[in-house]
Amino acid sequence: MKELSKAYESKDVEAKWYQAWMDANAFHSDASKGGEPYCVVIPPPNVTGILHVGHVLNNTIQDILVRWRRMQGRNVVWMPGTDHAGIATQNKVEQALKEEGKTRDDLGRDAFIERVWTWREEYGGTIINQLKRLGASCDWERECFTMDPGLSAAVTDVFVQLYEKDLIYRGNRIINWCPRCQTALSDEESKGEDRKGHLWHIKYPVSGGVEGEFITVATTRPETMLGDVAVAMNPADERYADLPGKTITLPLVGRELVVIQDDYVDKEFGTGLVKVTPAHDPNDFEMGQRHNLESIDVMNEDGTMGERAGEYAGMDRFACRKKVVADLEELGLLAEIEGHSHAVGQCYRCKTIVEPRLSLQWFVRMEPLAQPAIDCVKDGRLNIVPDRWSNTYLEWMENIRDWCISRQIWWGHRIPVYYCDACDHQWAARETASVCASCSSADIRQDEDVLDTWFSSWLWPFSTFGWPEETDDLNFYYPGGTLVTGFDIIFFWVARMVMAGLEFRGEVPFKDVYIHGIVRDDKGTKISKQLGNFVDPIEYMDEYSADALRFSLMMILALGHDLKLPKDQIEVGRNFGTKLWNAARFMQMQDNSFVVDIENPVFDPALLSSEDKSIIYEMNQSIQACTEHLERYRFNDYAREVYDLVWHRLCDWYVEYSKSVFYGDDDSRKKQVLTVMHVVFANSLKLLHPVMPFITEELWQSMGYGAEGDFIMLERWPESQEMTALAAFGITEDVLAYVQDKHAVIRAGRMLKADLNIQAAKKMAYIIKPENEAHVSLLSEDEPSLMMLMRAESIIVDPAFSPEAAMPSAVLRLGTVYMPVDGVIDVAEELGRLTKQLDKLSGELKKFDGKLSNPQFVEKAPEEVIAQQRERRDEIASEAEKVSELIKALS
RNA sequence: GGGCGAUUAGCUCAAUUGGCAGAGCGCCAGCUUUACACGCUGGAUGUUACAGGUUCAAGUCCUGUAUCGCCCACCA
Repeated sequence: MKELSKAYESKDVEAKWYQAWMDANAFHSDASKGGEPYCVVIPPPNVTGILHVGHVLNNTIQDILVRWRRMQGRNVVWMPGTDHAGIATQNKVEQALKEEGKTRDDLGRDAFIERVWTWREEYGGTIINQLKRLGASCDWERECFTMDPGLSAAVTDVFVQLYEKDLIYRGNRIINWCPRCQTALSDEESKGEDRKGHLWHIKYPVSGGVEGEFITVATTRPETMLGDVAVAMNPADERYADLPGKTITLPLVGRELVVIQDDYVDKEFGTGLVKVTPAHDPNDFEMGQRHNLESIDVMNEDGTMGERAGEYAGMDRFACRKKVVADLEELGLLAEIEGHSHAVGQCYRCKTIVEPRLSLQWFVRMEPLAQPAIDCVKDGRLNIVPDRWSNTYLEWMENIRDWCISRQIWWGHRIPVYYCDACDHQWAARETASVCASCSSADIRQDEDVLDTWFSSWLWPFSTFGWPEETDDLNFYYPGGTLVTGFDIIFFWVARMVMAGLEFRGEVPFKDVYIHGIVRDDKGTKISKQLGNFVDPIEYMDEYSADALRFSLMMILALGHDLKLPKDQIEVGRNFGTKLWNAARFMQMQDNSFVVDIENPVFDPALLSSEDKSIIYEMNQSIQACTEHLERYRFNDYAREVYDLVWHRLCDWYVEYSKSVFYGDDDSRKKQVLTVMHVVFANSLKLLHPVMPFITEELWQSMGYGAEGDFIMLERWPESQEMTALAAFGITEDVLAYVQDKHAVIRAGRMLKADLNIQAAKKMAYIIKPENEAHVSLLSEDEPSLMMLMRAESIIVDPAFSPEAAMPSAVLRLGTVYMPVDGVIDVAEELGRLTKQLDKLSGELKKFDGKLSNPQFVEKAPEEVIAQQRERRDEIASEAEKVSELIKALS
């Protein structure tokens, strides 16, 4: 046994054990060892990222699952890695360049990409090191990066496969365009945010009609009118029956607009007329397709107005909006300005307002991929926890839209499509092409765009194991066990991984998806750097320890809910660590050379006291409960269970009880109690290891529970035993009931002192009148521990004691414990207290009597409920009777 | 507009199948008890958001209302 210092120094200890685990290769997984696989793939953090509390939550959960399953003997792999995060990373590097006064164009494509790689070498390891600080037991030998050659090959392979199946196509569509990042975004990457805006009603002159005739259209984006090509009406709208055939003049531009009739137009909304701008609105684009209209793009890639905007060319889009409105007003063509609140798309990377814009992009046809992904949730092959997220998932799948996968940036997987300028051939290829696949001309060029970052992430569960090669790892570990993630990336990532898994592996990528909430600050606001409420978890780990942070988070992690993390919550974990530490020190102080074989402890039924039996039983119950809670992803219940076992059952009761043995002189009992305590403590450490890996390892080693060089992290998870097995040690329902009773007696004794304002330390005489005859001799035998725990001067166990006769020199608590207090008590005060107690009891009794005399209750309630209620009623009645007799005796 | 979640002690949250409403923090009183004051012992605190309903029995199930939060959506 290694003697423990007085205080626990978490920082050194945590670093020491992490290094020791790494040195021993303890996180490494090996498919060839067989067994039952359990695979978790990390949601790869952005390579640019730094650790925030959300990562801590996410990775603590994964680490708990992984460590627990590993202890259960599963062949566990936790696959780590980072994501190249196309737009985010490119933005970061461009930012750095900007400080040097350069742009990416100054460098050119190749040099820029080179620069990003250099940047990644320098800063890319930050978050990985932070995860290690947290204790994540990933198999770091396998660490992947989405731009690794292997993973890139998987991306290309998937692209080519889908291309050849015609599930990938290139087309002109309205997409979300970020003018700042200057790239297309997928629908998911444009986050709608309600903004207070305006609805401008604009008068368009009708030519060929009466002089001064106008129609009115409404728009939230007046600048797009510069690209109008038509006005649309509902064919059934009689108000405008004579409009078709007439031409309309577009103000400011002078272009003639045709009138089209389309069912899309809602007669009831606005004026019933819609301006049609096919190049800048998805619905208008659809109408444009149906009616063969030209699309006039009036904007540039950077959000300024383009040359087709005529005199407005070069203006910023929002400046142009103001100018257009002002110009219209001057012409008297502004009919009305209405306040209007509507969702405006924002770039999820930089919050810039995105511009719906006609653009030539690559898309994945999603519908064929979605159906199997719907089926697997409906038939239970994929289990989403908590289940309500299934609805969100299915809703999205069932209304799926094609995925825009091309990005106009440089950092990422370049689209493996080639164009031949000689023969116009277009093809996709796995290998970099140098000549045309059709005419062998060397006059070819590769598509300039790169793929959406998520196009590599959706392959993560199998690309990381070497796919498209059929590796042993892949065959053994796929499909994974649990995917742990926040709800914010269900669409981005989870849904798409399921689709890819089913499409390319024919199997779901994981069996369970555990969706956790997000961490908010103490005001309930989502934590983010932009909001300035970012707290650095590393600071928390430095101040309180990684274990404390992990444990505290789990204590408040209700299934699938958001959680708030105030600073004093973390103290709960820190305090718990200290409690553990001191419990260990207590044992060492009794005997610092005592070694127990934890797996095969010597329990002699003849030597075990009822307290010993009770704590063994409670440990056993906790083992079962913890296992069940983890199986059901009830992390807060799991954490609370160990907390209660260690703090309240082991420390508050058993350790306090043990002092009556240790301070005595029965050596065989001392040995037995110390054995029990070590066994309970060691098993508690095991139960706790998944959530508090460091301190449990330190204590496990210091206490000498394992053989030299053995880690608790590789120990076997404890298994609970049936009651019948426990009976071999004399652990029976009767014993457990007795200990409950005994503890009630002790509490009653303490309450007596507190109520009578007697100092807790003052030793008093007690009389115990057991209700249960069988407990008379047991209580007598337990006198030493009762004396200690009640701080008694003397204890008399007397089933025949008559409190009524002894009054007014004795008082009672809970009907069983009496204290002779000759001349000490204030009779009036005691009477008042007893009367109050009686009132409360009679009130309760009335409630129970009412219930029990209700014929419908007696008729319809299940028997065990009635019996239970009746028992409870009788308890209250007998207590009330005793109290009332005492009142009589006192008065 | 559609959907989801929340509303329980001063605060943060539990409560399995409907069956005695709990914990931590905070608060109050006491304690240098030979593991721990990051501790020990005891205590106070509830119209379970509101209004109905179902039931012998509702925090829990149903209907509606309010407030807050989130997600989705092409009403210009």
